[in-house]
Parts: sequence; structure tokens; C-alpha cells
Amino acid sequence: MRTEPAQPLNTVDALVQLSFLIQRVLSETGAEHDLSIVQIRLLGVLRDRRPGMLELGSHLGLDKSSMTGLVGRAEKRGLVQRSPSPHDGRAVLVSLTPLGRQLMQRCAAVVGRRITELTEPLTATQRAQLTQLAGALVGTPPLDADG
Amino acid sequence: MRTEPAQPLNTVDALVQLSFLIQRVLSETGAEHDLSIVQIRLLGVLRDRRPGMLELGSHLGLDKSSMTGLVGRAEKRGLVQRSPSPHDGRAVLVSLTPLGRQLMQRCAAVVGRRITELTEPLTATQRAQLTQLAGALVGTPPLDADG
DNA sequence: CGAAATTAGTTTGTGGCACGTACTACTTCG
DNA sequence: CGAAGTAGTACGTGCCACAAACTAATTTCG
Repeated sequence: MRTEPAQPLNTVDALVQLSFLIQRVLSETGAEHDLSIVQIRLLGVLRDRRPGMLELGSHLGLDKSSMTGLVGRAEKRGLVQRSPSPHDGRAVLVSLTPLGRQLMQRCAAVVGRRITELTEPLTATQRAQLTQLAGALVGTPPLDADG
Repeated sequence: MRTEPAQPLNTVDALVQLSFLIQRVLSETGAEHDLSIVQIRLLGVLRDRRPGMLELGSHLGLDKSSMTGLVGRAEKRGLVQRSPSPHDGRAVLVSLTPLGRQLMQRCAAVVGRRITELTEPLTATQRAQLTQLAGALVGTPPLDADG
């Protein structure tokens, strides 16, 4: 195990490595609260939305048939709730419960802290640059993506 | 669906969003070759290594018991092979087959192209900055990480 | 209005992925 | 040699994702 690899990475490798690093933070933080990454994303999407199953699936990039189980498990844990849509008898609106919102906020705080720690070796200027550059990349999404 | 969200993101959100964007590129590219993200990582780790199951698991952050199935499925598809270790009768060495190496290279090429496309709106200076900053973050890993 | 087409969601079946536990076989230590 | 440790596998559980088939409500349109 090389403890000092430190060879300069190209852009692609650096971004791929960085994405795995961030995903690991998410995964580990989630695991501490018994949440998978998709469950974290689920709670995140529901932070300021109240979508139906289909719309929820499109936000997460998942098929509607995947949503049933995902929402079902989260509902069984009391994190989200299904409500009948007032305008469409077929549809269901998914929203956070207070418990789910609390858990989401707790995870977001931990993730925020840990990622901030990762960027601590950077200067304020570098951090601002990184934020701006990353924001530029995600602001040019070939698909829908949304925030 | 807001088509023009464009509100400035903070550092944490930008990095998380970016990581999902990169992961989606990996996931979609992999799917086109019937590879999951962990299988892509598996092939990537084996590019210049010939580890045992345990070491392989530590590179991927997985338990050894997860490796049996992962390697088994890849082996069944002819992408990797198990060989008995000459020095340890308990151990097996996992390595890429020519087919596996070819598939890995093909995926790497597509991923490289797509991520490069993502960074196309950036200037050369910005791209260099981004590479350097991302490299700095992954070069400060609290765990083992490696390349 | 009422039948046909569409749409939202669930169910079912298949398979990958990850873990913990228990097990086998080999190695190493005393 | 026997005991302890190590490498890997087997098994059971559960989450995640999909496709296809299904139900029920809505919309479309003759």
C-alpha cells in the first residue's frame, strides 16, 4: 500500500476519485443512521417537495416500480408518509414526516461538517474557486438533474 | 421543474452534486457494457494489481464475504480469473483476463470522453485549477483510499 | 354520455450487491 | 505436533433496481 502516491492526476481521474471520496462520506454518514445513499437522496429530494411516486422516481433516476419498495421501507420506519392526492385519485403524494425531516437534517449536518473538513487544507480562495468550478459543472447538466 | 435554478451553491452542495453527476456518468457508461459501478471499480483496481480477495476487498472498501460473489460473477463472465497463490495455499490471486482488460479500457475511454465533455465549458486555466483542487482533496484521504 | 386509451401506482419475479455468521483448509506459532 | 490465526467460501438476510403484468382512476373522443 503506497502511503505517498501523490502522482499528479489528470482531470478525469481527479474528478472520479473525488466523486468516490464524497460518496464514501455520504455512505458512511448514512450508515451511521441506518440510511443508504438512495435513502439519503430520497429524504433530500423531499426536503422542499411533495411529489408523487413517478415524479420522485424521475428525481432519483429510478423506475416507478423501484419507488414502491423504497418509499415503503422509508414509510415503515416512519420517515416519510404517503397521502392521497386531492386532485387525482390514482396518485399518492410523498412527504417527510417530522422524524424524517429531523433525520435528514442531522445527516446533512454531519455530511456538511465532514466535507468541510475535507476542504480545510484549502485556502479560502481555493475553496471559493472549487465551489464555483463544481457549480459550473453541475449547472450544465445534459439531463434534468435539478437541485 | 425549474429549468433555470442557477442559484449559487455552497461548497458542500456543489461537491455532493458533482459527485452524483460523475457517478451517473460511471453508472450509465457501465450499464451500456453491463457493468455496475462496483464492477467498474473492480476492473479498475485490477488494472495494475494482482491482489488476493482480502486485499481486493480493502481496496474497494468491502467485506471479504462480499468479494466471493463479486469476483465470482465477474469470473463467470470471463472478465477476471482466480489463480492459486504460489506462496500461500489458502490464497487466490485475482487478475484481469484479456477480455476484462479490454472491457475496462473501453469503459475508461468512454468515461474519459464524457467527463471531458462535461468540463468543456471551462477554460484551460479553470480545468487545470479544478484538477489541482480535486487532486488536493483526494490526496488528503483520512482512510486508505489509494489510487 | 360511455367505451377506449392513458396514467399512477403496486405486485411479482429475477438478479446484483453487501453484510454477518459459520465453516473449511492452509499456515504459523509455540 | 497441537493451537491459534488467516484466506477464502457458503449461507441466510435484506436492500436496491428493473421489466412485465396488473389494478384503478382519469382523460380523450366518437
